[in-house]
Amino acid sequence: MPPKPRNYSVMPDEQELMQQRVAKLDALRAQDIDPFGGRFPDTQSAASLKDNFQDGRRARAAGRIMTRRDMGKSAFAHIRDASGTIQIFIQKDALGEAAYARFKTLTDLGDFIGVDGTLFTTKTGEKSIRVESFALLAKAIRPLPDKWHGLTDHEQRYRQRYLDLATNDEVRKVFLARIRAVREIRAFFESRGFLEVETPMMQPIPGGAAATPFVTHHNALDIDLYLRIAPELYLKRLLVGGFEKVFEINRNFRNEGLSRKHNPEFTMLEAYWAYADFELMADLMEELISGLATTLAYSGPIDWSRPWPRVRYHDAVRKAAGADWFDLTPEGRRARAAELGVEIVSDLEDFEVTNQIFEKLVEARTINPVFYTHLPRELVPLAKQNPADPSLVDVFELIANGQELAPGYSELNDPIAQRERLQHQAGGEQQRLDEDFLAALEHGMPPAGGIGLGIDRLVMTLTGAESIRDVIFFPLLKPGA
RNA sequence: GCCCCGAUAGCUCAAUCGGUAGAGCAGUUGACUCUUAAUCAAUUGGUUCCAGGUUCAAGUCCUGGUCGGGGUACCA
Repeated sequence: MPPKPRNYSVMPDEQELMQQRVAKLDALRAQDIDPFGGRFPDTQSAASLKDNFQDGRRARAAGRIMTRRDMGKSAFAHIRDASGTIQIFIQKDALGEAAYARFKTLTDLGDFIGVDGTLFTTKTGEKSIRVESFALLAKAIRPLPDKWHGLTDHEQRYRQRYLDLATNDEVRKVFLARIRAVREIRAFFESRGFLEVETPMMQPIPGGAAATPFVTHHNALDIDLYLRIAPELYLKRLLVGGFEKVFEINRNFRNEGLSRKHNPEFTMLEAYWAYADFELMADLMEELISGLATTLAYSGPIDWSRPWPRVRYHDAVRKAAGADWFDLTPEGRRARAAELGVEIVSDLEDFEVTNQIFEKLVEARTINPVFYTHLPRELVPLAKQNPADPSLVDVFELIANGQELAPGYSELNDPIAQRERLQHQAGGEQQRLDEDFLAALEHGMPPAGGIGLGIDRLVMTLTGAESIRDVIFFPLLKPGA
């Protein structure tokens, strides 16, 4: 449900709960206390106070009041900071009449406070802070969601992620896992001599993938620009320029439908390694991702242990659709696909029929990681053809959890072949060729291996998230009414 | 885009065959100096997503819409 109108000053009786809290602001100010606080430095985190607990030690902490249990002349509460929660114990005798009354009547669940006191252990054994003084750091004039159930409504969780994060611990853990994964990926590539680079997000010609781009306009130059659908063609220009190992972790934008697996902006890792090839890149991916599974303490149905099988695309398709699949006529393949329950729309080309088999019967059923290699060249116009069989390209698709995690190529560096392949792909679609990219290749690009890794889907797979919206802080939603 | 499903108090959820919209938490008031989903007593809080329609009567049935979820399509 969309949030209620925010203009509570115009509708004073609309939000009784807010009015009550706003009244407390006035009461605090009447006591010369700023309800929105100021600096409160040199605090210790809740986790470190508990980890380095010592009875009677000084403690200074700040956080949001999450629960409270008020009694006559004392109260317990839990405050939460980024590290976790710690219990505080408030007593009238320790604080004095005025401060105790202030805590009891003018603070609410959701308020940020800072406390000073000493550590002690309660009768039930909980490490806590006996508060001697407290400061109000920020009053919350809206209530937090249910303290026990948190926020469950999907729409509100995505629209007001701050509430989701503030009340749902597992959600915070998923995002911390994401942050850690990205940090580990950076460290992985940097430790191997790769340089992190940034290339244009706004491109005059969107290339490197076949997806509908978002269009924007630059006023001073009076030209349309496209939000990038991939960084590939710019990263390859850097290989031409003499960089040998580069990577970029950044956003791509594709103007497509939304789904459990698609957000219009998503985070992509691409890496290029001069003088390597797709098989070396596959080794690299195995090492990177199995390492991440360990680092993030993956516990789920996927077995990430190495080595990961490398299976030729044609072999996988034969296994799924019959050993004679490639001996059939195109019509025979369509008939076989129908028998296998794979729906084929009429305007598909023959290689696309085969690829439907691959996607529905191979990819969707691959749970543990597998590299499917040597795809038909029509599927991958930016990869090098296989020397022994030019109808194939030297590439892999890394599949796990029933979906594509990462493609890897031996990059096509023959400028004449590249031009032909792009022209053929452009076909009737009047897709513009990126002539500057082709000119760059014509100046010479070293042979290279490249990979792309969708960070969002990787994090989904490693954390068990069922929707891409659960690993993106602010996924795209239609603006509310 | 298409198909199916959903929306009730700040939050989490009920509401029988179409018959007075209710509970827990939060809030408010009171009691309580070791509680931890604190407890006890009392209590406030509703445009049942929106607009129509059927009916003596609609949260409930019908039509249209909004937003969301799932599926599907687009996504080399």
